[in-house]
Amino acid sequence: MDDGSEGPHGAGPVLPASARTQPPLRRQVFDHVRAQGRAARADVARALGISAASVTAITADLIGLGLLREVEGVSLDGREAARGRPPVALEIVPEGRHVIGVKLGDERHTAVLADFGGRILADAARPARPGRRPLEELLEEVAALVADLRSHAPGQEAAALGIGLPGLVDHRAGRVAWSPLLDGRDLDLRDILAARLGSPVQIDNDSNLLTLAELWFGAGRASSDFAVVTIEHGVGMGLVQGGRLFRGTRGMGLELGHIKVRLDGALCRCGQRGCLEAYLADYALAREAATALGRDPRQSQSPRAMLDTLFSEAKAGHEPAREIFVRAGRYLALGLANVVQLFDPGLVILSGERMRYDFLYAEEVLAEMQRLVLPGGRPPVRVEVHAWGDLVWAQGAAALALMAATDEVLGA
Amino acid sequence: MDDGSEGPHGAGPVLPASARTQPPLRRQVFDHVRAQGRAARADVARALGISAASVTAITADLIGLGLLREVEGVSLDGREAARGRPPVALEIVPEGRHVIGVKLGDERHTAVLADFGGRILADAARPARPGRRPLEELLEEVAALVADLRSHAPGQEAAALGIGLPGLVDHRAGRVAWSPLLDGRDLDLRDILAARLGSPVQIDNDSNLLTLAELWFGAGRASSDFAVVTIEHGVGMGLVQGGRLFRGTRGMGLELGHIKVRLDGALCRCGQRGCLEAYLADYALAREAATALGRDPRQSQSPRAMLDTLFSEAKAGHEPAREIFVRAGRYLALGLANVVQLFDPGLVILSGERMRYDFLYAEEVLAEMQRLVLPGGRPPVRVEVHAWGDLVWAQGAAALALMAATDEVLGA
DNA sequence: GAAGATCATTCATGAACTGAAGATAAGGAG
DNA sequence: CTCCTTATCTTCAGTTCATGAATGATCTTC
Repeated sequence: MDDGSEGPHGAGPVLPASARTQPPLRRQVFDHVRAQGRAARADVARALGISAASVTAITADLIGLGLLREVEGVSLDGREAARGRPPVALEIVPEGRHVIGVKLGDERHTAVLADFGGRILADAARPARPGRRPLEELLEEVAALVADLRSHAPGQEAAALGIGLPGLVDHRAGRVAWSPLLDGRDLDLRDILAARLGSPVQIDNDSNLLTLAELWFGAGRASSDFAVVTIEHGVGMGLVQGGRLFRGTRGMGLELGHIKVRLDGALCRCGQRGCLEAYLADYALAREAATALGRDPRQSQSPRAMLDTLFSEAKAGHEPAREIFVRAGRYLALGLANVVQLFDPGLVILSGERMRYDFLYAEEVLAEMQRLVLPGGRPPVRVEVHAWGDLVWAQGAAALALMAATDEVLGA
Repeated sequence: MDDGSEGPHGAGPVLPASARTQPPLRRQVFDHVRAQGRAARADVARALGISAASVTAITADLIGLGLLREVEGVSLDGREAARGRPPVALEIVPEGRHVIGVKLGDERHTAVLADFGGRILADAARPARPGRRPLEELLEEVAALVADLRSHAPGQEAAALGIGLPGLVDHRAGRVAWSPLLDGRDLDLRDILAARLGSPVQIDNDSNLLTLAELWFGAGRASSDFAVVTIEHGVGMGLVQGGRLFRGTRGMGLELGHIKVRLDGALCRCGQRGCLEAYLADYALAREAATALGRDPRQSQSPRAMLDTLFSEAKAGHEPAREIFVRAGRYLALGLANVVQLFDPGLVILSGERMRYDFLYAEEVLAEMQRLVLPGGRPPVRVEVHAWGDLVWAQGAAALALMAATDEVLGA
């Protein structure tokens, strides 16, 4: 440590340039109106702590640009019978820009077309095959999906595309370090896709997609600090802090599925032992199912079918089957407790498509999680289970694209 | 999830007001000069991306306020033989303000007096007894320590005090939820101390103190993203992201010592089982030492002496003793791997006073940690061991006070 | 219909920052 | 030594951005 014994020493953090700029007020006004859906000028002024005069000027500008518009004869909700001059609601001009969000998955790919206000206009889906494939093949699949979507809503050019996929994705660099869908490593997928599709592209990890979906369309409306945990093929998480998505300091991180919960523990598909995923994910349950159900492992069903069988057996009281879910539940409690211990979010959202195995989300699991957390004089963490549909992920991808498109129009 | 099927729906995060303001330029200039130790106006302009004209105006202002001054006849380093007009170095006027940083500990309390530039002018220490005590007693101890310091450097009024202590501390609220040094719970220690000492006070968790010390005086000079892990009585950590200290979303969090690394594992002093601390901290090693060394547990030495014995035995080749350190090392590797997996820092610093048991920091431990981390196409995380002295914690507390004092003079 | 309330606009003003031009202080070439 | 080049620093007028105060608009209430 510099003890200052000689020469000029310097003290205090060296902030990177990115931490020193704030979005221009025009951008803040626009974002606020979009976040609220509709807002009067006076609301904006109060919410952003700026003068009414500024709001008038800025909104006039945005209206002139065709990005905002006044809404006739609409009463803003959450307001008592007005006493004075009625407010004039403003809203985003939805046709200002359109964006496409794409989620690439193990079983299917989905996509949505959204307007500039974040409303979903159309969606599309294509079955996909699990496993890794050459880059070219995946590009074809994305192009076909986007073409489907464009045929549903003709004449809408997408100002930006957001694309999410499982694996290790560096959003900032636009690179996929590794994905269960892709052959190869360290692919510059963002630029390759942008060249192929002719639109700006943003890519991200699928857990971040789901978290963005919550931030833009779900829990984020009420809370600006929360964690999202998903359990599917793998175990993922995302974190929102102060209304912003937390990305690891090097653009990755939050690999909850691969935190170690036991020395020399169960084998994970990543090749290591003791990962949380190895006790919780689809394949982890499925490989125990054969033993528990006394099946011949050689003539195995698909993992999915196996799990369904296991689940119904457990429901019916089959003890070994039940035990599998109980243990998985305890590990889930442990993983959630670790998340709370480290990030201290006010709210934890359990989300994802596979909410069927509700053993995992039983009262006892959540109770055990609370027991595993130091009390610390704060209210216990809230836990919500969000069993959204398939399209949510693509909506999160659309949010990614919306951010990029808005950056482009109004500056970061 | 809002599917936008009716009415205005709204999309996008609702940012809290705190996320929307940036520090005024005067503050940025001041902070930059302090961070650099010395800097010419032209350097500041380049670094902050503002015009030279602004820097001249702002520095003239700050010089007028007595906060900055020009340094005569000093060549700035990192610059070749000058071609043009030589730059004029600026520096913080150290006498502008003085602050005191205090670290309260199990065995002793330490304190430093620092000038406004962050240079340490004096220090003081007092032995302390471990264990919890009434609030009044701790207040007395702090007051006595501060009095010692003031007597060393008379005539220096402290513009702010930073105080750190172990336990669950909510910096923002200024409240101590629980501390191993204090009877009771949920004490508004910040305000109580401020009233008692007659100066503004900031309080924080001691792990954050150490992290701040690194940020202000150590690793932060070169890196704006890193994690700090300490192993002492407990296991703590701190995180810096983009040059800013990460505090959990509710002001706590980062309780690395109490993440669970094993279901139904070893008993932790927090009363739960399977905490990382229960495999790594002083007391965890000490309680196995008695068994390993074949001592009668009833006539036990102090934990500290016990550990020293254990360590020398292990060094001498005593296998059970060695085994204790080996296992602790493996758990350390696991804990570090989890930190990397979740936060993805570019640099991990192992710090704290107890770096003696170097078994824990052996090559093998760090190698095992790297093995436990998903590769992910990024360079492996760097690990540094910083065996700073006792005063570092108090320096971190001084940094806390410096921030507060600077806020007060120049605005947040 | 007058009073009161709330929202929106206009306009002069002020603060913050900038660009351009010039002043200053060195080294280097002739 | 003089002049040119280079880089730092300063000056100053101008732009941009946001504000406060005054005004107008449009509703409810009495």
